Amino acid sequence: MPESVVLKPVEGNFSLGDHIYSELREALLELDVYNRNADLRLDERGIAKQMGVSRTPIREALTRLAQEGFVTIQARKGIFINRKDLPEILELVKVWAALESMAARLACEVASDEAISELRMIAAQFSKDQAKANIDEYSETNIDFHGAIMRISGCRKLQELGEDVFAHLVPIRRRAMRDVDRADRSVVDHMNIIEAVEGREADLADRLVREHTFRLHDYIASAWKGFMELESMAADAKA
Amino acid sequence: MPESVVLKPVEGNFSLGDHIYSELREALLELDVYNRNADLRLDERGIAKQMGVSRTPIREALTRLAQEGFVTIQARKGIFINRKDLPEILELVKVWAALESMAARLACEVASDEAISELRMIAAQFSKDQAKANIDEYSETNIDFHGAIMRISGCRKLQELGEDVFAHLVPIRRRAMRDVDRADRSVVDHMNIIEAVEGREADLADRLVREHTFRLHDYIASAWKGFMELESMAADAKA
DNA sequence: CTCTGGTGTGTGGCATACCAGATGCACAGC
DNA sequence: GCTGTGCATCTGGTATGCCACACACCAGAG
Repeated sequence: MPESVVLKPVEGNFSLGDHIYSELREALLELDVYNRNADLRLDERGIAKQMGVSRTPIREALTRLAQEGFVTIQARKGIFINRKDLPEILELVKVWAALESMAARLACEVASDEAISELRMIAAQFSKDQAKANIDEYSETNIDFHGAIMRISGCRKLQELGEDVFAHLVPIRRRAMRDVDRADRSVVDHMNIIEAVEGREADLADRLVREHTFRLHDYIASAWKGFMELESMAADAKA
Repeated sequence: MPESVVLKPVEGNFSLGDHIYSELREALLELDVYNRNADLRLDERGIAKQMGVSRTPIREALTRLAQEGFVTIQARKGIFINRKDLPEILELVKVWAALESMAARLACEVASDEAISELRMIAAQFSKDQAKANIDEYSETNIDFHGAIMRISGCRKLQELGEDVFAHLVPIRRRAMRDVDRADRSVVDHMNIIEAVEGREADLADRLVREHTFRLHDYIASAWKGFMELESMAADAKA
């Protein structure tokens, strides 16, 4: 074989099931589940026809989504998108706090100086005022920051589980981040966390991350009703 | 309808898929994956014939098991039981530590006095010496203890995730628990944890649980090679 | 003997047909 | 008008058959 011709190996997973899974998953996250007008029902046959495939791969994807808790499959009744209530969401935030605070702790022990400086670069993109002004952009940076902590912890399972939990919080987060007043507090928190990690102060980093996440927890708890009312109004406006 | 006749509603999930899922899952946990003689391959058609059903529900169950990380499905190649390596197992233990230490923290805040006294009852079943003598029974009690902490944290997600993580550690735990020298340390740890929870000292309980779990972590790390050699010898003896 | 291409068999992926429980509605009986 | 019975229909669950790819094996060319 001539060495000049180098072909990249074909990507492994081309199965329809996999593709439909990620497609549906993304669609579900995009969908505003908490909009009371949203259609919470999924139709296997409908999706199959719409995507031009048979029910089989659709069912495979839905089975996986059901196991992840995004939908509930009821035999001979229907498939319904799960709309999480406040207590459940608060639990997810607690789990997230558990995972990320452990990640911060581990990061203090194992992260390289380069990795930590990367953290600082991410957080340095926004000052308090800039974060307020560009709340949407800051939101992205915020995600990156938390993702970075998970990553530099060096613990893949922690990272994966964190992402899974986070996925369920995406629709909530979309709302919580609108509150500009929380942005500056967030910037300060992040800076403190970075310094703790830089100083390899595991206990401190653990605590700061936990408290930071619990601030989100308490905020959601207090603002929840507002979220719902907002949605109702939006729904009414549409109708 | 006469009120005297009260019939309990029929249990919801009778699908073959669900049944096969739990059946297979249990079988996988029972199976000693780290026995190098163990057959790591699963055959859809074989299982189907063996259980007297078609491939469809088998495939559904396997899909779920694959998502949980118990097996890997490779298109047109086969379905293989995942044999986790040391780093992966240590990561799982870290995740477990994260979840359970958070559970202990929450327990300090929300657990009723009755719930906590239940904790003490579980732990009181064995003294140091008794634990050593009846290592297998103590192992069960040990599981109960950790399960109880998760439960009285009042956070279902934490509990569910913890159980999932724990499931992957079952085969490992079977080995780690054989070490009687660890039993008395475990008994002491548990007592300290209980006292911290009773005293509602969240930070302390958090730390004690974390350190307790990390002792398991370090023990596995150091004893891993021994585990494997033990298995090899057992395998040789069989052959 | 070595290498190459063909071929048979095994395996998971997918499409399809059918099943039975769930549901909603119309209509008969009161 | 109200009730409840029966039927048409919808929905997820299961069985089956075929397909394409992976792989081991074999035969023939060199």
